[in-house]
Amino acid sequence: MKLSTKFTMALHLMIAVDYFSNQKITSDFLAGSINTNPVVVRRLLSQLKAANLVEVVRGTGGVKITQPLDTITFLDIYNAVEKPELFHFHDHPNLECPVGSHIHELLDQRLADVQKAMEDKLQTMTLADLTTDLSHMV
Amino acid sequence: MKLSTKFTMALHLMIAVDYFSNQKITSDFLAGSINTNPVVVRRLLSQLKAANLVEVVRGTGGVKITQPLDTITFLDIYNAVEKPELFHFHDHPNLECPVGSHIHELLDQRLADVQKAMEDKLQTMTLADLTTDLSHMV
DNA sequence: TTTTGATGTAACTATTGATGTTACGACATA
DNA sequence: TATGTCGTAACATCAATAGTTACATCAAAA
Repeated sequence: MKLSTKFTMALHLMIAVDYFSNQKITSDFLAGSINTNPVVVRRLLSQLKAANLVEVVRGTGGVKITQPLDTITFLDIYNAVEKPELFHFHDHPNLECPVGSHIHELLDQRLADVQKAMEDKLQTMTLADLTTDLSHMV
Repeated sequence: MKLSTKFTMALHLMIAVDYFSNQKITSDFLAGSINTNPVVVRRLLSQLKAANLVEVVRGTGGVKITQPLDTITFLDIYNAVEKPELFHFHDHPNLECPVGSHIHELLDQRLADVQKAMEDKLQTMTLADLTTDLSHMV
């Protein structure tokens, strides 16, 4: 099973908000760039707002990024829109079985370490890296 | 969105196959340890078999691991049962938009690097690590 | 040869989460 | 007050997982 598209959509959103920061940015406008429904955008913005990454102006519309781009990492975006646990344990191992009764003890820390490796890598990448690259492309 | 439980179930399977290797191991027996349906086990074994990690004896039953435990990594198990791509890109970014038209160029390599970091970590862990730990627990 | 017990797999159901959509109240400004 | 926007509920749709039943196939023992 793959992760959801929320992470890449959220990254797309943030880049677009920065790129078009000289104009007023509405959820309709952003939906046009991602090619999705404005409500999907609003839900993502709502999560990014809860993570203190953006401010959304109610009523008149408009989105602003609240922190310097080089301090916003991929991990910040990821955590804002995805579940905290990457791996999904099967629910009811048989505790009567010597393997089933120790399976969590065997795996939990290792799975956490793998997730940590992914998170560490996500943390090395910032939105500033993207906007720098983009400025050389357009 | 979390990954599926197939990965942890597959790890559970492999450990159990090793732990009970002195007896004949059926999908019914393994299903009892994981607490799931035998068909779920057979489907997982089928994928592990396709990855050359186990042999399953048809007709009379029985499962054997085909390689030394210290050469079978978490990554081998992961690749046997999960999709090759971890991240899931949103389908149709607007190519008329300067952000939409460059979003893949901006993200593809970076997402691949993150996945690589996860895979590298998965590759440092082997089934032998688990059986060694388990032998100290029971 | 027949019986037994197992695998392989198709087909179906149920559940979950993501994604898309409509609708509408709340809000800020002109 | 009118307009355009956000926030969010409600619902529809879709895809994948996970579970289940059923049955053909197979290998070995009786």
